[in-house]
Amino acid sequence: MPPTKGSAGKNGSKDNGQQGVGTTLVIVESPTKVKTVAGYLGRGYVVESSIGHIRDMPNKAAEIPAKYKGQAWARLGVDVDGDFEPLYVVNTDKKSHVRKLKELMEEADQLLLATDEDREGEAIAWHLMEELQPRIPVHRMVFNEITKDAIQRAAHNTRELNTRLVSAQETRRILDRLYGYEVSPVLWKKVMPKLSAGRVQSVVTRLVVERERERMAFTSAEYWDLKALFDATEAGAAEGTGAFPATLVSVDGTRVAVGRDFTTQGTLRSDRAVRQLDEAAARGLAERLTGAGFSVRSVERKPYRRSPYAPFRTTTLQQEASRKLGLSAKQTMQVAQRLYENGYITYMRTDSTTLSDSAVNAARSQVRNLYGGDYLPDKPRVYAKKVKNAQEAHEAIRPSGETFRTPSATGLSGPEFRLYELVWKRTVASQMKDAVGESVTVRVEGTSSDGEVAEFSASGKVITFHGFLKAYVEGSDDPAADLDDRERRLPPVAEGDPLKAQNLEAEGHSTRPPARYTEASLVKEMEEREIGRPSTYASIIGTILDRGYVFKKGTALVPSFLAFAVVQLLERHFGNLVDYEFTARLEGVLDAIARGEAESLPWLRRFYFGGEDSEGQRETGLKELVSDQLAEIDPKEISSLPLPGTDIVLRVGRYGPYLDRDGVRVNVPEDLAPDELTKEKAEELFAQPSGDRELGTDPETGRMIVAKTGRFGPYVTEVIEEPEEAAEGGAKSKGKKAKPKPRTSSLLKSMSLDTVTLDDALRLLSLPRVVGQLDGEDVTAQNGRFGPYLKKGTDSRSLETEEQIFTVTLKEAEALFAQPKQRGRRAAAPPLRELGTDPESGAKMVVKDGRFGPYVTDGEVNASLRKGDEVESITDERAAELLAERRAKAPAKKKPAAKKPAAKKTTAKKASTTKTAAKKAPAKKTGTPGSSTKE
DNA sequence: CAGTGAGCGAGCTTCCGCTTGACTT
Repeated sequence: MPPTKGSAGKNGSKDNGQQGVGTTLVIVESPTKVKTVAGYLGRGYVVESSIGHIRDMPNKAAEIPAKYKGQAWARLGVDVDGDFEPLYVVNTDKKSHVRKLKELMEEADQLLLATDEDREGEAIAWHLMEELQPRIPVHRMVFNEITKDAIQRAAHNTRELNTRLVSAQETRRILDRLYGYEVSPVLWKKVMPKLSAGRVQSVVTRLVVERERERMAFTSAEYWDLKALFDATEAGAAEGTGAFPATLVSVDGTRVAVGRDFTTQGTLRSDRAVRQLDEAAARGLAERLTGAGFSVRSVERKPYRRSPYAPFRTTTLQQEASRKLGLSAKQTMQVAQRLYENGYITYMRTDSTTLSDSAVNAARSQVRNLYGGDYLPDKPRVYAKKVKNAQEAHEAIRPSGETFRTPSATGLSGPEFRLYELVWKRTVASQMKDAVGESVTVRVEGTSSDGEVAEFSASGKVITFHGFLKAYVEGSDDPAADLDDRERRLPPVAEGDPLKAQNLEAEGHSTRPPARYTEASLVKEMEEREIGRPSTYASIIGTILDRGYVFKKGTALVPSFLAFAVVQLLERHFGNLVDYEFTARLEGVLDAIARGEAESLPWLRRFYFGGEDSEGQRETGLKELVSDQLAEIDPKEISSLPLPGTDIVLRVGRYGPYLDRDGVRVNVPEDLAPDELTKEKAEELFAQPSGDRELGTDPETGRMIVAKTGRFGPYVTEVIEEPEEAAEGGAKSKGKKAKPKPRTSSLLKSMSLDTVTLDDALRLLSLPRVVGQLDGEDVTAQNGRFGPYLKKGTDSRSLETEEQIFTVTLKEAEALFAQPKQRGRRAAAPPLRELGTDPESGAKMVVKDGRFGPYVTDGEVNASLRKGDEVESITDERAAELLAERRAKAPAKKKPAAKKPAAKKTTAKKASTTKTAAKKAPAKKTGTPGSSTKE
């Protein structure tokens, strides 16, 4: 416990005296810290939080300030041609909060930025400076522990902002934006709209896909062994240890093959001198050993010792909550958040396993009280930091306070109770003694009726002192390993003791492919590979689930075929970006920037525009990859996954995955795991009835008429049999007679797939109907993309109703063609609202309703209303603004003279950009020498 | 993934990391 001096009130006034100022505004990152910190600082301090970041690049077009809208880089939010200057806007949900901070600052004489001491925290502090523009003294306040002493010390030992750390954060942010906002559109164009790519999510998706690929490439091997149950010895029976099981390990001195002796291809590893038993061999041996005498050949004892696990950090908490409580990463974080907010546990987004001194004391006193002094190590246990790039801005996750509440004393219930209990147990256990005991391996030998010497092995474990296991046993992803901490007693036997086999059985096993990731194991993998941060592990998994890259099957994460296509595209065309080392290398660069040993700009330039890497190799920049090289990405090839050993190709279409064999296509169920798509499964899918509804045969042609669902909705078509006799009658019909195209027709709106009749279908298939002749040309009636219409040569007229296709007379048709084409269109709807005149064009503005919703027009330019704009309430100013934006966006294609002021604005802007660019280039002295064009 | 015949206001999707409410169900 830190020493405290004086009362809080006194301290407050003393501080004021020392500082010589009135009020100090302290801004921390999290609102939950405000009260505590304020309490420790006392009077003279006002404490408020930033609630995380307050500014960022614009998320979407609506957030881009109008004055940047016309810029080519506005979409990115980074001026890539202007030294990667980012454009920052206050997040929409933070506007009112920033206003509040500004007001508080007006009242203050000093500002202390007390955000977390890590890369992001330093950046938040810098953004606060930029946004608040303080004219009062500003200092950076940092603390790692929320205790009175630490807080008060921090308030008096401030430092200045570390701009290098800020630069490292900004580099990270810009890279992520460029990656995400440049590569995602490639996926929209080549695979499907609304998909996404990013430094973290794409690599994580690739991990899941690669695991599935391993499973698909895996071939299982079968192997057998024997399981024997040996009778209890007399001594064992007296002690209460019954019969014990043992497994066959060798025959005539040659080890029997087990799972790890096999390759992923199901063959024995060449370097193993083992014998693989098949079923017949195992059963035969079991028979020949029945009734044989056995004896103990050796007893080997080894000391056993196990140390407790480190206190929880975000990933380990998520893993254990998943294994033991069945909570998803997201659920765990939600429950933990509630526990944190209500003061039960410390902060839950951390990569540190460190406990504060007071927490260690609390844990130790609880060990003493609950388990006794025997369980308490002499010295507190210290856990080394496990994560390489841990930023250590927080403590480990533990019960809060200077004395821990036992779970039953909290009054919690449900998942809150169970998660708190988990945290509490783990924290207390981390300060307990090792578990110690003894492990025993007994070898038993017997000779078969054929003289084969079979050796069995049994192992047991006796724990003589439970230590931390009294409080906590970690869960496991592998159920077999779960037993590791459990005891298994063997009867007391000695070398040479005779034993009798009660039972002998042959057991078959097969090797299994690597397991799929679960949320817990994926989070673990992400942490080990340094991909993502504690605050994002759960949301990244949420993203790949949302995008349809991954779906859940029980707790397993299964990649979709879509994920295979996307990963395939990224691997082939953006290989560097999905390299597992990419993020780790980035971290190295960012650290160097933070230490002042590297610069951000050259690095970003090479990433985006390309350049030479450290070995002088030309590296293609991201910009070129997503523009000039875009045409090299063949969407068909990217979405194709050949099924090995067949001529079947799986393709990822806009409507989901399907199989294609020489143009014959069949849907693949969305929830079919890729590793289940075997050759057999594919054949089964092809053989499945297509779900078409047979309506009957056409009396004229004898062909079956079917109703199906297609790309454009329900339709009917005729089935044309393969010309089977083509081969026999080859001489007559030339063999290769082309199969005639089947007639098709969409159902009318009044029909449905379930109720359509053969008559309906025949009527539809008889289209187009020849209505008669006009001007020497056939007039036909039919249904089309835009509804029913009449056609005469190249001229056409729309019909009012679908029924008219069958009823319209030549006379009516003649009348329609006599009228101009526009007649068929609806008369222009009256404006929804009339507005004032547009200051630029001088024309009257009106709001109209269009295909894409309401829009404003001055007769020349049209602009859709945006989210937040209402037809009823939109003002003339807003309407004019929308029109101006629209003009700025699409450079006039037919009316250059029509927009004088706009033109002036654009040229002025352009001139200024070029000027700064020209000014900067020579000053940098980098681009000038022609060194980059080295061959 | 079936196949045809106009001319029309498109605009938006997307990244990673910090943090909580304010919403709805």
